[in-house]
Amino acid sequence: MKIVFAGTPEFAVPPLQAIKEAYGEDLAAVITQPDRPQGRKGVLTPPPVKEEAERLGIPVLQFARIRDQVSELAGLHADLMVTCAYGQILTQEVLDLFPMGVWNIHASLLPAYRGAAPIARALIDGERETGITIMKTELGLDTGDMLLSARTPIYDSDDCGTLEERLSRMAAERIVEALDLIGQGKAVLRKQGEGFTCKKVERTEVDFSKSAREVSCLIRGLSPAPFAYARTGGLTLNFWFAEEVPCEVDAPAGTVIAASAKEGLVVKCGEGAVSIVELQPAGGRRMSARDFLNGRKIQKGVRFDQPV
RNA sequence: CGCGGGGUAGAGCAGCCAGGUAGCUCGUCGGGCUCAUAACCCGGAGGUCGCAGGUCCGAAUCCUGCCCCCGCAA
Repeated sequence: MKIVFAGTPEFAVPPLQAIKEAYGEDLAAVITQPDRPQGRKGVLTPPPVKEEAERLGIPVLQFARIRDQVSELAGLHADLMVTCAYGQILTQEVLDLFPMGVWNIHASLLPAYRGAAPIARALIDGERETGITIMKTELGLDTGDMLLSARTPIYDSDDCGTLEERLSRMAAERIVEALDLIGQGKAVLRKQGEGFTCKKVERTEVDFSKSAREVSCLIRGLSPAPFAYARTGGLTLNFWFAEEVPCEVDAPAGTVIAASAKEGLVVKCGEGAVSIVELQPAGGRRMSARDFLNGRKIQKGVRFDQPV
């Protein structure tokens, strides 16, 4: 069974490794997005999947538009393709190239959270559980029939980074299982029910008039990028992690109601309050609230701006 | 030449504009108080102020060059 893997970000690396380990030389090629300029200096940077594929000695193909490369793909004579956060939409022509099908790993319990940022969205929405689904790729966005899935609780200690890592490891285990089933002709598919699609996430200014739960979920869902942030005076803070805390103080939402080593950095919300655990001031490094408070950049009583 | 912040004790910061014996909070070490403590009190250690030049009687502070870190935007 000759396999092609298409993926791009860090999330796709463990699945790639797992397939390589289980199928060895059968993994014939890796397709990934072109190198892109990254960071302040615009340095051309290869995607994580490319780096790992090269390390594993697998040929790498980078297409600006995969749909324009049908003949080259046909030349691979592969039986099956696995996609995992590849980043480009496939066409029917591409799908038809693989006799044993194209299979996608999606980081949600389909049919919920189809689309762009399922992990961050589940977190932001305050979901208590999520997972990964392996499904047959068809033209609709993440609508194909499902082969198998795996679920995990979302903990209050999770942020998008930790959750993504966990889901990625689950995906790595399950994709091998899925490929075995497919190879043995034992794949049994289930149709998806009514679901919904989520949009990609953006950097968001925290609206502290929402509940503490909503605020902490937003912060965790957008960490470690693109971040929820807040401003006061000339200060802009990116929040890495926050947790809900009990609150008996009455103050306008957005007010810093505690700023000490003992109590931490606590901000009043519309309902309840959140304790900022880790943050990063603009221009500075990521640090604990305790370190931040030692520098006395903020005092009890100041109030964060309201988003417009 | 996209915009901007910054490199001062183990950590987070002030001091720099108006040069003159380096300060704050935390941590750390020692002692005390306490039934006890992450609480409190007393005391100590710890810094060639990113690097290299320059100006000056004297530079963390002014000038020049270089290195590194970071936020936004792409």
